[in-house]
Amino acid sequence: MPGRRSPRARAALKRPAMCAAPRPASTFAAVMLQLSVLKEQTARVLAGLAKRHFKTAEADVQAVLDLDQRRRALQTAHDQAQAEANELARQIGGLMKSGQRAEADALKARTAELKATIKTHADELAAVEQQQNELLYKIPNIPHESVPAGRSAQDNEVVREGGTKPTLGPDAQPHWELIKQYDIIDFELGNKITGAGFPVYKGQGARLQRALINFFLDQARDAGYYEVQPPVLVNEASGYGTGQLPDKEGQMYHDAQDNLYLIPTAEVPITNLYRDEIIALDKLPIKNAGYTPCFRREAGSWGADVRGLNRLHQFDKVEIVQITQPENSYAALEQMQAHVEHLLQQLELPYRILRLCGGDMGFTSALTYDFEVWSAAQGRWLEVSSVSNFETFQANRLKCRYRAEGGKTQLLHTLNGSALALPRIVAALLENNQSAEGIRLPAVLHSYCGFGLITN
RNA sequence: AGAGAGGUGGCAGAGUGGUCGAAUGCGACGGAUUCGAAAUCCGUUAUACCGGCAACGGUAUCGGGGGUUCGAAUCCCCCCCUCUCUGCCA
Repeated sequence: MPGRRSPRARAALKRPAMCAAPRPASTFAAVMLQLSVLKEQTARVLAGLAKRHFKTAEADVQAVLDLDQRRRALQTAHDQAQAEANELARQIGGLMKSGQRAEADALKARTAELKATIKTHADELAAVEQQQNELLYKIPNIPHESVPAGRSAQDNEVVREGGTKPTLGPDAQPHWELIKQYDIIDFELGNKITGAGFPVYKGQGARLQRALINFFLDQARDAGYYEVQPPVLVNEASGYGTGQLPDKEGQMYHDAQDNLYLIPTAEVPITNLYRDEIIALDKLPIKNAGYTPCFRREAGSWGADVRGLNRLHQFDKVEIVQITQPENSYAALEQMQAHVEHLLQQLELPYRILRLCGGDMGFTSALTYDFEVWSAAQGRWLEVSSVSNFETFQANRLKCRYRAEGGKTQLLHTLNGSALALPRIVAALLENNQSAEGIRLPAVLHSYCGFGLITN
């Protein structure tokens, strides 16, 4: 669920602190490829941005194109001056060797001039590139043609519904009551040792967590995903790589002392595994899965709807990531969608799959499927997974490439999805399966848990 | 955390101011040889940007940033990382 919907939150584009780990110069290179799309498919880009209701699209795109022209002119001038300076240096070297001091000094006058020109050009170039980058960082990914043209969550397209909603008795409880009744998840304790949004899982609750993680990881492995266990703290470069920085700086917990960020999703470390790599064709597609805790500050998003497990600062999630050649990425997306759907079916949860509309999609995504499960006692759908194809949007920043036929390097497509995020799954399992005897767990979990019924 | 050593192309490893994008070896790729293979021999083998239809040319990159110099992989400063020893520790 990276780059989730936050059309407003991204407004303020912050420069990173220049001290510790300045944004690598390589991002400039990455930006060029994005430019090629802007230049060659301007109409498609504008149409896509319109679908997203990106208001300043025309002006921004035009500004980028204008800056690009200036940039290229400057680059050419700069390179030429540099070439001349290099040539002079060679000549001076030759003269010095043969003892022709006076002649050498005469040439030095010209090099001084060139140096000034080069400096001017370099400064201007850096300024233009920065302006260009700031604009490009503001421009979201271009939606896939199948993305519906809506404005808000109401306009998302329901792709499919599955499972059957249970009929609960009159004394049915929401999960925040059930967890107290069975004493399996304790918010008060978490509150004491950390704060709100950091619950403590206890007894059967803790075992259920571990069971779900194992179940999800095993399912991923069976589907051909290679398991990795990445760090949960990442550096600044990784934050830029997957697009959490600079837009969502405030959403991540930040350790200022070491300038590291607690991951909001395993997408960040896992996808960054392939940053700055040229991946051999026979290694593709890359399919990785990993379990990590995830940390989100969720600043400003607390309200009546976020009771209990609906929104936490720390939660567990198994993430699946694929990196594919461009022509295969939408097939991979469908495959991932099917994988997540199969998980929900095995958990016997009523679910629906949404194709997010242009206005509701995350910044970095080209096409996103959201998965929601029915939380019977709350009477609402809860998002438990978000499966997205980012096309080259992340690969561009990551410099994640492969060598195409003919030897040219090309950007790969990156995809990821939750498979699955635990808390809301747990909420639905508790609410939907409550009974007088206790909470009946789906059969597939029994062996993982070591029990099939949560009781007092 | 303290002391020392070091970061060079896919890997190993030279290079301490002047055609060095970088010797050499390995690996990989193409070719020759072979019935085929091994061995051997010849050649190719980084990335990005700019210009060009292309061939090709130019520029930059030797951990990152800044400085000295006509000229820096080589000298100076700052930062990051790795290794060894000592300390601490799950």
